[in-house]
Amino acid sequence: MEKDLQVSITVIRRLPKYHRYLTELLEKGIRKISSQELSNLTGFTASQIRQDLNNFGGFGQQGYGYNVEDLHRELGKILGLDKKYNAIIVGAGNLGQAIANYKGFEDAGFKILSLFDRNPRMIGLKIRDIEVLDVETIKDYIANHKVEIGIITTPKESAQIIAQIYIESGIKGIWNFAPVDLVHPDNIVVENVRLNDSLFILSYFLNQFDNK
Amino acid sequence: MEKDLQVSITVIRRLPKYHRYLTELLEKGIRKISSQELSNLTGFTASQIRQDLNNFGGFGQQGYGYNVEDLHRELGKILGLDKKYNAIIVGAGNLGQAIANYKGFEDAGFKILSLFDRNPRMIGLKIRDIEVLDVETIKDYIANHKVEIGIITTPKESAQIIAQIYIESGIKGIWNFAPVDLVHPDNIVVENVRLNDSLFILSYFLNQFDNK
DNA sequence: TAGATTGTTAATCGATTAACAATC
DNA sequence: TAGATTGTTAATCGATTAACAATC
Repeated sequence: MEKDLQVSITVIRRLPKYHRYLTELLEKGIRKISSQELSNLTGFTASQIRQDLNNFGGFGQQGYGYNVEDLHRELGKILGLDKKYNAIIVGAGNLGQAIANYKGFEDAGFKILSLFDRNPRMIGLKIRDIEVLDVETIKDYIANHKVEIGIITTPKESAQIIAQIYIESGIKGIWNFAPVDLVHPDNIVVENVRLNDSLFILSYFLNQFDNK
Repeated sequence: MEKDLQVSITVIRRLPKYHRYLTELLEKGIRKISSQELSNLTGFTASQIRQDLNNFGGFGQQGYGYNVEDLHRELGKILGLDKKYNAIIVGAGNLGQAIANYKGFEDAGFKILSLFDRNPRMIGLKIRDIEVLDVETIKDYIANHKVEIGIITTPKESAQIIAQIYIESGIKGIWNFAPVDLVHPDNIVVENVRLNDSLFILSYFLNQFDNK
């Protein structure tokens, strides 16, 4: 019986930043923080922060502020960071390897079980202790392992094909690095990382400065 | 004498998607497109598309639509893709290598001149034809080459230090992959790629589905 | 010309900010 | 208690959508 009236995506996209700063505060041993102090750190207004947090319940205490540890934990729960998710990667190039190697994801509860590639020279290699398997075996693999997240780091030409395999295999979410919009049913979550777009935005602003 | 009343960042962030679909249309040899057809492709409303484009001028023709080639070129100009920018990367790990290897950036006018790392075992290696140099030599390097963009693919602990070096060396823009908010003067453009945040958002929605 | 579709104004919707009563 | 700061309502601002006159 969640009251959840669908929190807006604008708010959701701010949560990881709150969580990141709370992690830092926690590491520094800071116990409490006010919306104003969090505003100074994040650059969001204090009012906005209070509004955002109140979408999920009253985590603060009037006259005091927010308990860093509590708020950190609650945001972690909201973001599902208290859960463990297994992931696989298709595309064992540098980007796939970079993700497989990145320790930060494991710390947040995301485990990379294996990489897949179609290049025979890649198959059998190990990235950390993660093996590169033949992409042809991927359906079997998913059928025999608990895999919630499918990561796509292939060239754009293969991305939709891989997405299709993921979807048919019953994967729940796709983390897509290929510069294409994947066609997918509504019950599959797709989150895109648009490296091209990001670079183009940088270019836009560089160009703006040049013209001044 | 630009009329530019500062186009909102919300609009700017949609431009790369328009550009991407126009590239595809161009490759397919399609000559004209209406805002409605572009809406079908991008998922933005036709009205929004017309509003967005009219921030930069009237690129369409009443009763006809938009000429694909013209609109593609104009959006490219707005995004600065007609310019050539040189970039260097600090952090020659997998992520740095992935970026150095990615052909798509070069096609868009971004040239990676070299990689920098502090690990002696990396220094001297070549990624494609891009050499890995000692990070200690970076200031000299920038002083002797035309470098507009500094890319940061180091661990988060080193990111601000590298940013500082970039800023002091007169770099114009920073493309930052480290999960920290860089302190920087207003005349430096910083664009962040937040891999952690993106994964957390995916996790949020996975978690939402689980709770239904 | 008639039909189509833009460019643009006005209406609506949603997100941010301001304000302040509640309360710790 | 007095001071501080939240939670929440109301006001403002900005972005999206709707509508339609302009015009190709």
